[in-house]
Amino acid sequence: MTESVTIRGDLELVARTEHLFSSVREEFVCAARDLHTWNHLGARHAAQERMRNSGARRVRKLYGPAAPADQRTREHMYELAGRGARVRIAATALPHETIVIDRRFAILAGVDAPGGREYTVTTAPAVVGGVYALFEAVWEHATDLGVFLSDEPPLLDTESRTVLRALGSGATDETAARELGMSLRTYRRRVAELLHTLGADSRFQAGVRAGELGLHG
Amino acid sequence: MTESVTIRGDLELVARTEHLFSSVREEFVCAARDLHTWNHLGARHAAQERMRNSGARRVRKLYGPAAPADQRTREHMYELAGRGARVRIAATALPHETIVIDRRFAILAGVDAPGGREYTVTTAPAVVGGVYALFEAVWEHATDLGVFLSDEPPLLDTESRTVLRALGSGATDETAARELGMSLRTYRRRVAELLHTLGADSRFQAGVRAGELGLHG
DNA sequence: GAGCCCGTGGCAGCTTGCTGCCAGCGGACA
DNA sequence: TGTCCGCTGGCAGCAAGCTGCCACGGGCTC
Repeated sequence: MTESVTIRGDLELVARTEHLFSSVREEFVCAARDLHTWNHLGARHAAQERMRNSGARRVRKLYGPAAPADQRTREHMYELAGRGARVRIAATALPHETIVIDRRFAILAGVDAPGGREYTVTTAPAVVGGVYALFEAVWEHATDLGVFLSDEPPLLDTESRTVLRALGSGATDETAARELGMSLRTYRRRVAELLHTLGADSRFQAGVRAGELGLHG
Repeated sequence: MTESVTIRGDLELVARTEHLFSSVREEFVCAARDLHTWNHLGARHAAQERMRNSGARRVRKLYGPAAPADQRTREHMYELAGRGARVRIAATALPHETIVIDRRFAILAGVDAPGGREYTVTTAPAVVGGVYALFEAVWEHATDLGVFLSDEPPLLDTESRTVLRALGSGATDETAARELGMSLRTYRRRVAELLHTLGADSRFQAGVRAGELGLHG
């Protein structure tokens, strides 16, 4: 019996995992970077359809900090939430799509590559369990969608809070900019604006102010 | 080429992963429940020995919330920290041991079982990357060992708090150093130490942490 | 006194952060 | 269509921050 399979390309993935999505019984958890992954070919919609038909009782979806900045992704999150899924935003980027179904198998996505993205599907209990436990730990500290979006809106818009999060994560500007999908220049521009709004003269000071205002994203 | 191998029992694990531990080049990250795992047969000591000899530059070890309660584990954590490893305590339990070496391969432990614990060793990039990203996210929100243990009492000495004040005032290093009557070099040294104690990766983050801890000087 | 330890501070080289300037792009408007 | 406007992102140059290295000096033991 093979415990682990590696798949290259989205087409192949859809073909090979179709039955997995419709087999969801109890729980479906998913960590996603953004919407773009496997949005190609309506794969996502097909998956959704199957999810809806299946008896998945608990659906949890975790996004990276960049996700709420994107309009389409935000809409998608609302839609999910409306269907009873629990949606949260993590402070740290999640560049690798990760799905765990019923704690029985896991689907992990690699990075984009010329020959098509690489996916690994596994049923190895140690891997599934380990990934699940880590997911749980991240989930625990992630912010609920509702809280994230409605929290302290007056002062800062969504994007600013996203930047704030990135800053709080301790990433360098370069990393943060990449994670948020903007150029280094723009990211720094955002940071500068933020410092100005907070009336801070240094990043450290901005950190303190942000903390005082309870703005952790 | 096999990307993934499942191993049953600690003896087998030690035999099969020996070469992996000694091959660490850049980074070694590990999420552990407690000390007891593979403590049997001195496996851990052997691994440590190899780690020490290898050129691992960055070692990070993440424990579950239960770990610091145990005397022996605590001692072990100190020892690790003393050797330059970064140790943090997560808020959520991590029942599955997880190791990622150089972002090249991952070792994941399953649950205890009569026939011996089951381990999976994999080099599949998607799995390694996904696990690493999750680890990173958990790490981000975990508490530094030093902070965790010394929490309330005089966390920072007078000088550190003075530095903190200077930082919070928004002054540049040069100004701050002059005001505090110390050289620029020393001031920066103090700042670096401070960041380390706070477990912060950037000044901004340190600001947030400082605020959280109510340390405004 | 000699030798040792430890904290300091200068220096140098590098990384990171900051910002003005300008080109490009897309939407709004006449 | 052309023009204007606002936002973006590349570039370049500078400022600030970071850290390894080493030399100096004070306090310590032997």
